[in-house]
Amino acid sequence: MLNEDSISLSHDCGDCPIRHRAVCARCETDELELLEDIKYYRSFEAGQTVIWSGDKMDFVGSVVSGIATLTQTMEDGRTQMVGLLLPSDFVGRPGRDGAAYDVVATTDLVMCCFRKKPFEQMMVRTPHIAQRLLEMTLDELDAAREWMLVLGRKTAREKIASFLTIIARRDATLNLRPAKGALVFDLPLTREAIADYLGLTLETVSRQISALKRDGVIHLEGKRHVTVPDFSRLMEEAGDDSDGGVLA
Amino acid sequence: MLNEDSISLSHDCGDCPIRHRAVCARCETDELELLEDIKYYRSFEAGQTVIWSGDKMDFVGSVVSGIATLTQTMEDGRTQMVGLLLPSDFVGRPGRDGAAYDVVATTDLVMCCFRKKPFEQMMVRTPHIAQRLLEMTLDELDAAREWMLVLGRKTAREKIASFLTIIARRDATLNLRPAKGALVFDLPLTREAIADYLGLTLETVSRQISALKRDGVIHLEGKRHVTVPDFSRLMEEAGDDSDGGVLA
DNA sequence: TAACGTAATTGACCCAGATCAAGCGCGAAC
DNA sequence: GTTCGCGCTTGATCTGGGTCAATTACGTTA
Repeated sequence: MLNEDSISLSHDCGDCPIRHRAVCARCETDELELLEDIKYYRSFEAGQTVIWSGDKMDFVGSVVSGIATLTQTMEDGRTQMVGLLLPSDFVGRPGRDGAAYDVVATTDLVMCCFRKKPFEQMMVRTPHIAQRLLEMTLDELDAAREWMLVLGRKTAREKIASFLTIIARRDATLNLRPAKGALVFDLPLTREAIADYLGLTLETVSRQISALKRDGVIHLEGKRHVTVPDFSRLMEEAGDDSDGGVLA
Repeated sequence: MLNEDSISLSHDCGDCPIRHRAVCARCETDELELLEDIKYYRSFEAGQTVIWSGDKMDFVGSVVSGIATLTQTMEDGRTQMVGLLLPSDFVGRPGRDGAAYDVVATTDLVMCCFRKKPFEQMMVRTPHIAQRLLEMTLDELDAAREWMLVLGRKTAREKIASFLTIIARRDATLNLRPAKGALVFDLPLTREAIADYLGLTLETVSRQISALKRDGVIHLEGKRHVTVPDFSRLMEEAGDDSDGGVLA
C-alpha cells in the first residue's frame, strides 16, 4: 500500500510524514496551493470519537499517526468493526453528507484533513483525483468483501490467524520492513477490539491467541508484541489460498 | 435505487429495459454514440458462470434481467456470497484487470456490457462518469459494511429477517410498487444460496423461515412466494434501527 | 510499597446453530 | 400414471463458541 503513488490526496508536505503522491505527481502548482489552503490537522486522544454515525461530516482526510476504527452498533450494544484505519489510510465520503459509521481513535491520533466542499470542487477540476479515489474505494470494497468471508465462514482460530496476517502485512508495508525472516509487530488493538473486528467475544480471542502461542504459530512478549516465526504457517492457519507467502 | 439518475452508465436505450440516466442526463451526443458503439449484450443460462475470480475481465456492465451472485470460495469449498446482482446493478472494476470474485448466474441472465478499454477512455474524457462510479462504489461499500454487521453479530433469525427486508426493499423499488400495505415478492435464491449469503447452513435457513412463518411475521405460498403483512415487524425482527418502516 | 484499576487469562457450563439423517413435495422425463 | 431427482423440511444429536465468574498480570497513582 505504501508505494510510489498510492497514498493519499494532498501533495507531499514537509510537516506531514505521509507522502501524498496521487495529486503531487501530476497536478498544477495552483492546485497544490489550493490543497495547502484547505488543509488542516486534527488531533485526538485515545478513546475519543472522531465522528458519530449519521453526523454531518464536512471533511475528508487521512491518518497521519495513530489508529482509528470504523464501527457499526446495534441498539442493544452489539458492535461490529467494519474498518481499521492505520497511518496513510483515507477517510471520507466525497459526495456524501453524513458519516456512515462511528469513527473512534483507539490510540492518540493525528489526521490530515481537507474541508470537503473545496476538496470536492477541486475533484471536479482535477479529474484524476476522482479516478484515484475510485481505485481506493474499490480496494476498500475488496477488503470489506474479503472480510465478509472471514466473518461468515471462518472458525475462531482461522479468524484470529486472518487478523494477524492482515496486521503483519500492513505493518511490514507501512514500516518498509523486508518481508522475510521472522515478522515482528505490535497488536494495534485490545482483545475486545479484536473481538469486535472478528465477530467474536474477547474470551474467545484470548483463548485462540493462547492456542496459537501454545502451538508455536506465534510468540508473544507481553500482551501485544507478536513474533511470527513462519508466515506461511500462519497463512495456512488462516485458511488463505497459500499461493504465496509473499508479503505484497 | 431506481430513481431519476442513478441506474447505470449507458444512455437510455430502447431495447434495454433499464433506463441509464447517469450519462444520458448530461453527456454529449457523440458520447452517446461511442457508448452505443462499444455496447453489447450477453446472455447466460441459470447456473452458468459469468466469470471466475482471478480471470481477466475485459468488460463492465449492468444486469438487464435475471439474477447473479458474487461469491468467494475457500479451497475446502466453504463459500460466502459477497454480493447479489439484481436488474440495474453494475458489475465491473474500471482500472482493475482481474475479477475479484466468482460471478454466477442463478437464473437466466442478460447483461448489458461495455468493453472495458474504450469505457475507461470515455471515463477520462467524461469526468462525471468517474464521479458517478465513485458514488456507486461508495454505496456498495456501505452495503458491504452493513452486511458485515449482519454476518458478525446477528442471530440466525435476525439474519433471515435482514435478508428478507433487503429483498423486499429491492423488489419494491425495482418494480416501483407503492411501499405500503402488505409486501409481496418472490425469493430470488434457493435456501442454499441464502445460507451462503448469510453465513449459515441451509437447514438453519429453512428452520428460521419456518419459524418466522409460524410466528406470523411472513406468509409463504409454495417455497418462494412471500407476503409480509407488517414490514415494521419484520424490521424489528431484523434488529434494525426502527426509525422508519419507510421503504426508501 | 501498597493499593487500585484496567486488560487479559482461564475455567465451568450452556446453548445456538452445525451436522447427520430421514422423509416430503412437486415438476420433468418416460 | 410411475419414477426420478432436486429442493426443501424436520428431527436427533453434537460441538464451537458464548456466558458467567474467578484469578492474574501490570501499570499508575499515592
